[in-house]
Amino acid sequence: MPGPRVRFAPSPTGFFHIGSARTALFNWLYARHTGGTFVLRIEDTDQARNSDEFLNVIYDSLRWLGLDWDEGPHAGGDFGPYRQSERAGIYREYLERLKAAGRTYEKDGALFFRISGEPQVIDDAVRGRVERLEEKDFVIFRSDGSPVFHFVNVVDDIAMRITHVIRGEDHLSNTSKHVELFKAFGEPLPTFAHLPLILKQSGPGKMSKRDQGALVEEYRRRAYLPEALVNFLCLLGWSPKDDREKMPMAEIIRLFDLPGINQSNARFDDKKLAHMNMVYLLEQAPERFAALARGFFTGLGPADPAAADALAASPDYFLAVMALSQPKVKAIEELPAYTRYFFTEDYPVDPKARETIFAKGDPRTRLAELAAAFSTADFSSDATLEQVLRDLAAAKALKIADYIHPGRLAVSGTSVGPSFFSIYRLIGRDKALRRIERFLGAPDRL
RNA sequence: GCCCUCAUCGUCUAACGGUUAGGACGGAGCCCUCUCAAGGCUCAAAUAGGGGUUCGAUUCCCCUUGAGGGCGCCA
Repeated sequence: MPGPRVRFAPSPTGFFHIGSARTALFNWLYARHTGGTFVLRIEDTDQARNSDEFLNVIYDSLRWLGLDWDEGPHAGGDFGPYRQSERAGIYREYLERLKAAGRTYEKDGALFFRISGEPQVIDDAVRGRVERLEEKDFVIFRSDGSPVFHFVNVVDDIAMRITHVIRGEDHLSNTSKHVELFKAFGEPLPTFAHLPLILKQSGPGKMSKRDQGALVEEYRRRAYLPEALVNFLCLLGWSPKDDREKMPMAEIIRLFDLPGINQSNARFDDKKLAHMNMVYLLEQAPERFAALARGFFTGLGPADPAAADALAASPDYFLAVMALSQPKVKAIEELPAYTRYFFTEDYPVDPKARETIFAKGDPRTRLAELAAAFSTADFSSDATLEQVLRDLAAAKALKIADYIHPGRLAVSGTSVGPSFFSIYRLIGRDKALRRIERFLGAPDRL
């Protein structure tokens, strides 16, 4: 495949970090924009800190985000193997080239690279000309014989014909080491593009894996939409240069380019992410919304009667409840609490809501009237229920709101929720009347 | 400490050297309305400071300050 070759080179030493995801994303975007090749390479030279579990987290997270790789583990390619732990022979070959050039020496059992002493200059695609003098020789093979990051990173970029190195700014200062190595090998420099860092939400420093919201896994667990997370991540360090924020991926791919990347670090903002996610959630087909929600109910475990009943409910009923809630909630994770009363009689009554209702006058007479009117009403549609209530309110010279507010409290225990009529329709006549009766019998206890 | 990078509302960002410095999140208020969301309207909110260059600087240059990163036999 012609065109640029970029790579994402994670180290499986922890969970998948949001900053890593953004680096992977920008590499992927550049490959897709240019018709180039996106290579996944696993940098697992530090045996002590690696595990297959972490490896699978990387694969799963990339797939979940939709960042498919053209070459790498599972995908194959002409420049494998793609795990550095399997490339020892290649590193030995390249080491010989350095030895032959007289650029190495041994000290304390480790192999050192002899620097040139000259300042190294790169023409960074986002930062422009950057010059830095590497001042000390550095280790390229440990005393146990294993190669070090700087060495394998450069060797693999050469061997895999990487044309553009797109990575975080935390590598900018290391680049002088890398340029030294490229030159020592007699190889041309790739184009470097150093991305601004993602800073932690509050407090000093860049986002680290211990920070709240730093792991991609967390958003998957919380049933965020991957396309929302990806869209949000695109906007951390890049923009279309106009007012658009929510954009289809195809459009982002079309517009994305290296010169459009910002130079300054970006602070992570979970509120804005949550908003982006909500905007995406709102436009999902009810079936997909319900499917996401269903997984979240499962996650609650069987100990919760509401969750158990939700799972036991007919698919149609569950879908209907979720469809009603979709325009109302900001996140999937709110759903179990938000819809609890649809699935169990064991739901809490908000004391503040009850207080507000009673402060406006004892609602018991109205509730009794509502129950009487609804005892013969047609529960098959919102409209028929609404007509019955309007007739009742007109007959009593009251507003429908005078019935709706206590009526909602009686069957749901809360003052917030979907349309009153939809709630009654879905709960059904029998349960609704029973709940009103129960409320009338013990309004203080409930 | 040395080196590298960066600097527009609280946050993410837009603005050929000439704009009432725009949008979004968040905040406040109003409207809509059966509540809550969503939506609509409105408000508060920024060019870090100081020097230059220029008729004119958010924009170009320098200094200061601030922020971030790197200086591992981690990646």
